[in-house]
Amino acid sequence: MEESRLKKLEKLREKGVNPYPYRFEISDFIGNVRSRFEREVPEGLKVKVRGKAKRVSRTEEGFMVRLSDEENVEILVFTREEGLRQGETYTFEGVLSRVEGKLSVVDAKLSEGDGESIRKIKARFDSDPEGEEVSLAGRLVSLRTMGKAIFGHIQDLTGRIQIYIRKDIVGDENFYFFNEIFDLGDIVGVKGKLFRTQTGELTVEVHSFELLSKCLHPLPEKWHGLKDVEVRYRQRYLDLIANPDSRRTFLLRSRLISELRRFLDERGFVEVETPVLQPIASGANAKPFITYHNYLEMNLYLRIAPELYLKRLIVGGFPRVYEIGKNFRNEGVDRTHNPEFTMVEFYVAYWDYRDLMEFTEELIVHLLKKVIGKLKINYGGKEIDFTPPFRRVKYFDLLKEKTGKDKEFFLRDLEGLRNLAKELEIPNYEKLTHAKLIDKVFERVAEEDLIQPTFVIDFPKLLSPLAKTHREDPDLVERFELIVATYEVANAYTELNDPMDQRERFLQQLREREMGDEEAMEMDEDFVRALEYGMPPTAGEGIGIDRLVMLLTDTDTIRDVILFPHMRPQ
RNA sequence: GAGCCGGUAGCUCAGUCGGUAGAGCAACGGCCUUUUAAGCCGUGGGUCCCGGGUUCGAUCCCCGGCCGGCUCACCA
Repeated sequence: MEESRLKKLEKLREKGVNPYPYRFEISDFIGNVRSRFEREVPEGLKVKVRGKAKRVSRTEEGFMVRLSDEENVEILVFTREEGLRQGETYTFEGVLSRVEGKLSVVDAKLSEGDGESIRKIKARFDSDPEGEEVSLAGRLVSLRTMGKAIFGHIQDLTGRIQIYIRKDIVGDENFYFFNEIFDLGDIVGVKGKLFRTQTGELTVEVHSFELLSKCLHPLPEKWHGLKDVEVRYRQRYLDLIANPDSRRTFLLRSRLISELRRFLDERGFVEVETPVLQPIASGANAKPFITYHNYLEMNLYLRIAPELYLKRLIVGGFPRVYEIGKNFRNEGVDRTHNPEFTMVEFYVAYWDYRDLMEFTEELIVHLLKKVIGKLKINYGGKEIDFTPPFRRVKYFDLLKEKTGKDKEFFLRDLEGLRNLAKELEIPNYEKLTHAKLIDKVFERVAEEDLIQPTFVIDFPKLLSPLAKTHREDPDLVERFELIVATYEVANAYTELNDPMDQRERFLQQLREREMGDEEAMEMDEDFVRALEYGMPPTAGEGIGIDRLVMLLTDTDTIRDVILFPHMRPQ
């Protein structure tokens, strides 16, 4: 903790001021207030402005110029033009846009001639608050004291707004108190009326203020934010305070999950909760976390998937169910894997996997429209187009295209397959089971260049112990995976509802396990019994939420979309 | 688990071919009533990740450890 801040805390207590008061009445969130006076700028609106560069500063990818015209109205200009000098007069052409709420010209290029009046441009999108009274609270994130006046910004999740404190308005004593006590990072409540400064920024002229919580540590640097990835993950609150991108990502994640719920709810799905602690970890191929129940004196497993429970509910007469929740897999951690991750699984009675493909397209289109408002996204420098229908390609067609070998080869010629794996330099190729070999070869040759949304359909039965045998080919199952940017985003199938077949598949999994596949599934007798009571024809799907959020936020690290990713203790 | 890279002020970073360290922001003191990466003058601030070794001397070189990142392995 910082000594000077602790001293301020002492001073407050001496004055009888509680640095941690109980409540403060806000009239609205900051972003809502701003949006009432700041209209959305249509995308791609070109403007031309001319004025004097009051300041030129370097940004991560170019320069930011504060441009002031003859009427002394300012606008921010973001440009890549080199060699700009303070005090010179320039004309810029660029796209009008809001940066941190402020009207700005982005992608600006030097130009000739007169521009439009900056005041008029601003008047089209920024309206006069007409002295509206507000009561706002937030974290103090900037502070500029100017003798008898103070400017600063307070910030909440929805945005930031400038505050203006004048000695002749709040009185000598209060003004002195503010100067003496407040630090960057404190939570502050202010009451006052809205106006616009000369440069046009919406600002609260403060009539009264209150300390709502003292911050005892200095905040990360205002310009560079918090970069240290370790601190960003360990102290996510600091990341959220300092980095607007991070706030945006997690807000988007929340909105995506809300919209997902809404989409499913509106279509008659019932949201349910099934056990996280399970006596048998099944429903996927993965190593589970093991825990111990003292009272029952038995091991329990953290679920690797909710699948078998959700299908029991289909048997129980719930025709459409879904669950959004964490799965846990006791495996490596890397850019695309976290030991706990979020999935939605949903099941629909009377549908097959073809119905689900269309449904998945609808669902994804819905989410994209609601969350980012468009169907084309940029991911890792590539444009990805989610306009349906998505490409559909059969598993073995894709393999044949890439390797020249057909289904018969992959399913019947184990030795040939092993040689192929060797040629592809697949690690441990000599130890892998037949099923694993197919899977690995597929991943190596096929998944790598699936960038645009693609349904890979009709998987080999060996790889899919819970999927229904394909109606046209007993070697296959009716299953698809949706691959986007090489990530497996969704996995779905027509559910296996024949109890005899299911039992046989579990037995096959046990044989795989004996052959050294630690991730092969366990037998779940009660699940088979449930099927014996009759499960209607059903289709089911799982979608990885984390990876979907990664795609929509153009991040390549799963830890950037999980609020508190797993870290070793310090 | 393996290889490579990193850990320096609260934050972002620089630096020392081995002689115990700097900048900007933040902090502290002063000036400034429309500033906005405010500005101007001045001041303080460090277990250079931890432990050991080599050395007259280690933040720097060597060894070990901790934490993190990337790649690979594992993991649909």
